[in-house]
Amino acid sequence: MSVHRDIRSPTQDCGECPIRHRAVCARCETDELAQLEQIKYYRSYQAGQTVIWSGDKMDFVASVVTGIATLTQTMEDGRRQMVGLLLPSDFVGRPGRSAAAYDVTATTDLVMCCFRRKPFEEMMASTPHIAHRLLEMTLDELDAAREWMLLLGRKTAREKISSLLAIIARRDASLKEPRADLGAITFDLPLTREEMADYLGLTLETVSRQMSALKRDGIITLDGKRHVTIPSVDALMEETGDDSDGGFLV
Amino acid sequence: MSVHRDIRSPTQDCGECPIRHRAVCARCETDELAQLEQIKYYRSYQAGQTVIWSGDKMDFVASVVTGIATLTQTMEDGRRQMVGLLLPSDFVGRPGRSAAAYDVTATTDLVMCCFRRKPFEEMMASTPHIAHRLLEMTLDELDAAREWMLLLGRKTAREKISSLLAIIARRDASLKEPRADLGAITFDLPLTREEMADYLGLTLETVSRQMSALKRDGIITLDGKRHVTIPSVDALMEETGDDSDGGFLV
DNA sequence: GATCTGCCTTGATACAGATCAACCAAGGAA
DNA sequence: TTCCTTGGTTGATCTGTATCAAGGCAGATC
Repeated sequence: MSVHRDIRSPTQDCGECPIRHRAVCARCETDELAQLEQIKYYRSYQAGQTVIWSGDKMDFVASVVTGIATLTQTMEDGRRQMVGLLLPSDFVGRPGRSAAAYDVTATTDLVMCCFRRKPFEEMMASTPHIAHRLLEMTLDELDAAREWMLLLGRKTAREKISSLLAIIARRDASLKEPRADLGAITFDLPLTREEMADYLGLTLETVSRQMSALKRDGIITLDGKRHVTIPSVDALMEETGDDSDGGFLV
Repeated sequence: MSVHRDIRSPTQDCGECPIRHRAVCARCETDELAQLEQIKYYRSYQAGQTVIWSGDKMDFVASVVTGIATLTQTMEDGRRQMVGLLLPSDFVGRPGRSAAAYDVTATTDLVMCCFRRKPFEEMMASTPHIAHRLLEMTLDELDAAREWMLLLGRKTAREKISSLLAIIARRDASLKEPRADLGAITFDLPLTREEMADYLGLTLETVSRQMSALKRDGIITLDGKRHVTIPSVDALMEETGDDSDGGFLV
């Protein structure tokens, strides 16, 4: 139990768990919640499978254990906007609300754990550090959403693509050992061109064109369609339009 | 104290306080927090005055008592995107974080109350219903941010303007007595054309043109530049691109 | 091996909204 | 009164991205 105590400490690794992500080790947290006997069941989804349909009851709380899910809003005429990425340790659900406004879909193979609703609410009251952590996570997501609003409202297509690549690269890099040498970074895109387009408020053609342009300009290298190498992180960051001093590894 | 107990009940009026907004009466909440001796001081700002500069320390928690503040992100070359509206009872601040990524500016004359940081955190732990309410508010803001992401990414200029007018009208209507007859609604725009543009990811010229177009088409009536009348809420909702069955008064 | 299907690329063209620029109206100061 | 400022409107033109359309490639299926 002791390794789980410091659940809020940033990028902490318990030393036993292979998953390490963002502010907390997801498995540790899940384990702790399981020990508190709050987890009702685990459930697996295949890539592409729908977790929640828009309009479904949302009377539950669940958390991503492994894999990636996306959160999408759709307009009547079919225009779609992705509004969130759910990564390991992220929560979905809104007990007390009757309906969801968006679809949740598995992008990769996905494992989620579902909580017992009533005990969860009691736990919220009785276990302050969990309640506090939920608030912190929600505030983080709000900050991320606000950064996306800037991207969606004011950035050019090239800046949007660069920003997305930078974000994925950063997340990917944070999973590996932090290295002094950030010369080159390589990763696989977890999204199709269409999903990227939905994320960025573009069409898939524009995404494809801008990826080609970045390749032509030497900002990225493509091996196949999904495998991306960034020879110079600095050069990529130049393209994002963001303040340059932001620092790549947070 | 008893009137403040049910602090989470939706759109509850304490019967003594002239301000009624969203899920809770802001003054009541502020009063309760004051009784808990958590409020450090109140402070007034004039319209246009900056509350927090981007990059300032954010080591505090504050809440809007009266007036409206905006939350804005700015890029190096001056492109600006509004990412939030702070209304009475909304909170800002993120104790534990060193710097803010955005400007907070008073749009109208503004009164805020600042909390004692340390006791606030203790209160978070010791007063579950306040912690829970903070989480609910943050989740509401996240939902609102996600709706804006759809607007910014996928809506046309006309749909953006209509959506903004609908949102302001809805908020304004919720401040008055709920009425069966929603035939016509009248209100004053709290934003300049430029602020509207920053909110919607447009230029002020496009905002002006689309306002003129909506006027020409009889969707709205303008008296001066700011005073708006909506003869038919249904007709306006048709223009927003949103699902029509959403219901105007939530 | 042939065909199919999902995902991606590239080209030609259209158009919504940005940009540049002139002007207007109201309010305040001199 | 006149000048000046602030916020808003409208017109002409430009341009970035959408749209429409035609392939291409790799893995799956027969």
